[in-house]
Amino acid sequence: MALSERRGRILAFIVDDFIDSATPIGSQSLVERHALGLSSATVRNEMAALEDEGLITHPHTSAGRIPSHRGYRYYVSSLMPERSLSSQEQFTILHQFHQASGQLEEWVQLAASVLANQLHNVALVTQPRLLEVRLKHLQLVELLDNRALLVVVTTDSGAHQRTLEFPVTMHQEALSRLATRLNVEFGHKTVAEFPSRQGLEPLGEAELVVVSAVRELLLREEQAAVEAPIVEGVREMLRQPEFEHSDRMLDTLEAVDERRLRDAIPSGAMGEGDVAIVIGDENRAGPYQDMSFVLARYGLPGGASGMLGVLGPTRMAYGDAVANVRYVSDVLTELMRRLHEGE
Amino acid sequence: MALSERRGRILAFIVDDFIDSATPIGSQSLVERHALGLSSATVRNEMAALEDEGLITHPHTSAGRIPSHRGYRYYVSSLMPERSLSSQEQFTILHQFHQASGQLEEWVQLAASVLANQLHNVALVTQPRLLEVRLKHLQLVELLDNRALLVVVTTDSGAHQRTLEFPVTMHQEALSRLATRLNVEFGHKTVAEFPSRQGLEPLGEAELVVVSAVRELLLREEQAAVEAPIVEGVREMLRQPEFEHSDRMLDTLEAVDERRLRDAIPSGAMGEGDVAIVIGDENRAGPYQDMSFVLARYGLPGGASGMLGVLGPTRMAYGDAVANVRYVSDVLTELMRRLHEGE
DNA sequence: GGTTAGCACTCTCCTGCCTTGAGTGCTAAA
DNA sequence: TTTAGCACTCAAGGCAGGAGAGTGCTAACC
Repeated sequence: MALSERRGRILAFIVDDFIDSATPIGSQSLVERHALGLSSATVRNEMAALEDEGLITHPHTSAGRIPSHRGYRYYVSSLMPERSLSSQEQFTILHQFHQASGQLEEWVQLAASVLANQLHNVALVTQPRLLEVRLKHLQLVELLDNRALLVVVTTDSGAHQRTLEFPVTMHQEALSRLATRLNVEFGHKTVAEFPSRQGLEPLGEAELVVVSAVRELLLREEQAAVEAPIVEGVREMLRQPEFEHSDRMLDTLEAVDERRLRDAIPSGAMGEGDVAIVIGDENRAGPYQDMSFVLARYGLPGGASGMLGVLGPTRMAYGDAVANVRYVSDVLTELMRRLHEGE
Repeated sequence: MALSERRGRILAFIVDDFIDSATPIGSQSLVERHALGLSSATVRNEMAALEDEGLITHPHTSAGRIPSHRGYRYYVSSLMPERSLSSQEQFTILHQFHQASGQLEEWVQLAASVLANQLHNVALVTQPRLLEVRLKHLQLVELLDNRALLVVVTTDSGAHQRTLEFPVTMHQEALSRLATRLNVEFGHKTVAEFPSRQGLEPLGEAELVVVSAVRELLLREEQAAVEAPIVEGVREMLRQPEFEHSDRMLDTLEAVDERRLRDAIPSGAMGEGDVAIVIGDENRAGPYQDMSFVLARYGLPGGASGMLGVLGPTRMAYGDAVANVRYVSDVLTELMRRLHEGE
């Protein structure tokens, strides 16, 4: 289904106007605001046709038109002007990253704040992850009696800790020796390469305690590939008129809970390289039926990578969203590349 | 100012009824609901007196009475029946802790969930902290070129990490030797005991990089004594009628932001051992003028300790709140004691 | 003198009614 | 094919009236 040029232009105006006014758009106001060279009656005819195609609807008989989900989809796919950030905008964003320290976690957090501020919607960013996590180093520190702190450093440069309990008391010296031994044996292995249960049998009890804890930590780390995202800007979004009613607000608040989002982010939709847009009922999960995601991957091909984007009502400035998400994703990727290649 | 027994009883009924109905209480409905042995007219007289004392107010001439902040304060200090949890309630809570793993962080998170669920208000819990943090162990792991990962283990059993950059490339062997040396020299010291700038001069450049990073991490850890609390149950609270209007809801959402709460929690009010209650305008900070805190410390005397409690509208079931906060705090303290003494 | 019945009064909330204004769909003429 | 004109629809806002809950005051009661 392709629209005539004129009909498309009218749809685009409706979408644009609705995005910034949040009120249904009438034929009259449309011709007043844009020099269309047409009368309102003609526009009305075109609107009726657009409605037949299922691209716009009425809230009620005597109201203006609002885009349907399919209307947004058509707009986004065929009508929306390509927009990239002005150099002024780019500079403002870059500046913030240069102000920050060189820690990766901070950049990621910052990316979320930047997106939320720019787009007045909820920003979502996951920490970068490797698909395959290797043990880099483990260490044991004596605590009290028969307990010790296990610190595991993984190839995605994260340190993870856990308290262990041994059957007998182990002093620091014994712990260090044990750690050294295990580092030699298991260093640089992925979980998949860990020996199976039988392979572990020759080990002593203390070793077993440590190895199974390490295994668990690595496993959790790998599975956390789709980690609960950082969520920023909820209040920004809720200020928008679609959330004016307090029950809608409460439902939405539930929908933007980190733990719920982790499973709901439509990562399947994300093709390589470009920005994915998921609109309204294209979302499978219920609470997001009236919201849209604009998402991109960032990070190094083959290396650590994560996801970032925005979530907002279907009435979202898609053009701005795409431009900002793309730019911030590029910035993050570039920063990681430099970090990886050592400047 | 002390009230006559009868007047006090009437105030208590008003507070109780208002807490569970959230609507102004009239003289009529009061005598109907409680066998007072008085007519509504008499109650009206007493109400007028209570209003003169500033303990209750009118929203408007022809409405029932609601407690003022001072009224709540009087109720809490002089009228509220002492209540502790039934063994059924205690069991339900204990059970959840026994289900959880033995990790301290998890207990703390669990305490927040339990409080939020029990009280339908926002639960606040800070991680336990030592006032004095000592370096337990440090470790250096090679990353790329001249960068390494520093892992610092502190006496509050936390591992902290940070990426370092050295002026020259250091391989794992050199890093390990450096770590061993610094462990000997700085192990078991607090930040305060670190040598001053002059004392560090004899050290090489690489040492300096590490030591100053360690110093910073320890310092941050100590200052984080009043850490941003875990916040749970925001949605539970917002369901209550006082937040029905969306702008009140938005303001409140801002008020329960972790970063804002960190500075706003009235830790001064917390005496040793018991539960502190801060009501309405007793809060200094603006956004909490219509809310109350019920807070307690938990943890070991002289050892690590934290804070936990609830935040809700001034119309809060104070009796339940106090009982639950006290109980959960005792449970956490006991768990930590066992952890510390090794079961 | 405290307690109570009675009564006038107040104020919110709900309901129904009307008006206004923005917008539509259809028809017939340009 | 476009446009002017017109009848029609519907949400939203304003207004009046009644119901209901509650108050404060006064005068009688025990």
